[in-house]
Amino acid sequence: MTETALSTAEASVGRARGSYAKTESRRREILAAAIDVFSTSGYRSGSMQEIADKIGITKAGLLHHFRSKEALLEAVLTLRDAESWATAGIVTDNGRATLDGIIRLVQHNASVPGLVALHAVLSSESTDPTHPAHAYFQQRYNWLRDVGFQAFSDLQRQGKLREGVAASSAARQLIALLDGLQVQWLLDKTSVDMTAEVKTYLNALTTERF
Amino acid sequence: MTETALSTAEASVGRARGSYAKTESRRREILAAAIDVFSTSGYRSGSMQEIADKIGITKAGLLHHFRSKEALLEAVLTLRDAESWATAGIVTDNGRATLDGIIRLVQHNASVPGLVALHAVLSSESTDPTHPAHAYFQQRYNWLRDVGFQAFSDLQRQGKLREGVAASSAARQLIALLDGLQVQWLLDKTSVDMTAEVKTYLNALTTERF
DNA sequence: ACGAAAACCTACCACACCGTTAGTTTTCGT
DNA sequence: ACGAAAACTAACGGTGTGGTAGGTTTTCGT
Repeated sequence: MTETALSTAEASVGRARGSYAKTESRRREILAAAIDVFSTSGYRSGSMQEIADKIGITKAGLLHHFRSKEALLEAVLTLRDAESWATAGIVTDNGRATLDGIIRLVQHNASVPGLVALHAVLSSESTDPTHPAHAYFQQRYNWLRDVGFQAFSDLQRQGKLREGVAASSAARQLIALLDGLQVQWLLDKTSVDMTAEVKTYLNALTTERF
Repeated sequence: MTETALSTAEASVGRARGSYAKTESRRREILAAAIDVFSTSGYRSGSMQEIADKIGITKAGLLHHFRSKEALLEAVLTLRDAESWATAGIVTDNGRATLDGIIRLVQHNASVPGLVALHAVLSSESTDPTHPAHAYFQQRYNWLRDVGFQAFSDLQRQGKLREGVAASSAARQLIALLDGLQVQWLLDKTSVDMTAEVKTYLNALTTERF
């Protein structure tokens, strides 16, 4: 039996057990190519072949690093999440800081249309319950609404929310606004200044100045 | 493979010259199935075979009614447009009426998740410049922004827009809000009341009561 | 009731898809 | 410098794709 009978939790997300020096950089290369392809063609229409071609390896070579297309998608989503939270710097106990972080994220997004397209395409594609990322995006939006709610609640506690504005509603609307602006922006970069629009919105329903 | 722009529809959307009694109903049947498939799988991943199966005919039989997948997409988009404007009842010379029409449309949309999904999936999919519906959606959003702008401008002329609110900005934001709410709603129908959210937004930046 | 056109169907084409198998080359700890 | 594992490649299997070719059935004006 070639089994090592080692059922440790090491199986987490396709990470190989032992690897060489260039392994990490290759994986990053693959992820970058995958983001490129998934963001223009979506997950379902994007092909492993195209991703492999983009970095000059074989489809089989690609599948050596990621066991399946689905595993690759998972890695892409995880990576993007980590990067987003890093540039946003979410702080749950300070509403103003959280909203500033979101503005910073929007501003940053304007320089990486590929990542924006990735989110726009995947989030709507995952609307289908059979999509591999369906549960992921459900969770994500739940979490996002909660973060927004806490941020606006914090402002409300300080009397900085205008009258008649509910924190939960503001959270849902802000997230919707972000997503919707992205589509218009992706279709025509000159049609919308995402950052300006978000600031205008926040200025309209708080007494703060963003 | 090579995805070109939608043809400029010379022969009024693939309509056959002579036809029998059941032809029209068959075409409607096909369009309904196509909407069903495109809205859950998108245009690129949705297949002619699945559409044909759904109404119990052959792929070749389907292609007899619509010369290509692209022609079918064009017909679907045209149909959906017509229906939307019908239920919204856009009137360009009355801002309040236009916004009421939009609210009516949002309310109606909540009863046809398939059509909502169709728009959400296709609009973000068409973000890719090589997508057959790319130009269509670019035009559509331009037109939409203009309709919104005129509506808010009309209100502004009557002093019904709150101070500091620009008509053009309000238009962009309202459209973004509509699109964004749809994604959240499609992922979890209980997470968002689209109509209520739109009304809240409109109440916040006008002195009208929606 | 005839016949032309519409409405289908079966069979096929050339290609693309994801993933596997079995082998070869490269890395690198020992 | 040996050898085991990682990092690949070439080839292929099985399925699905949009679209075509050519035949058969159904419709329906005349």
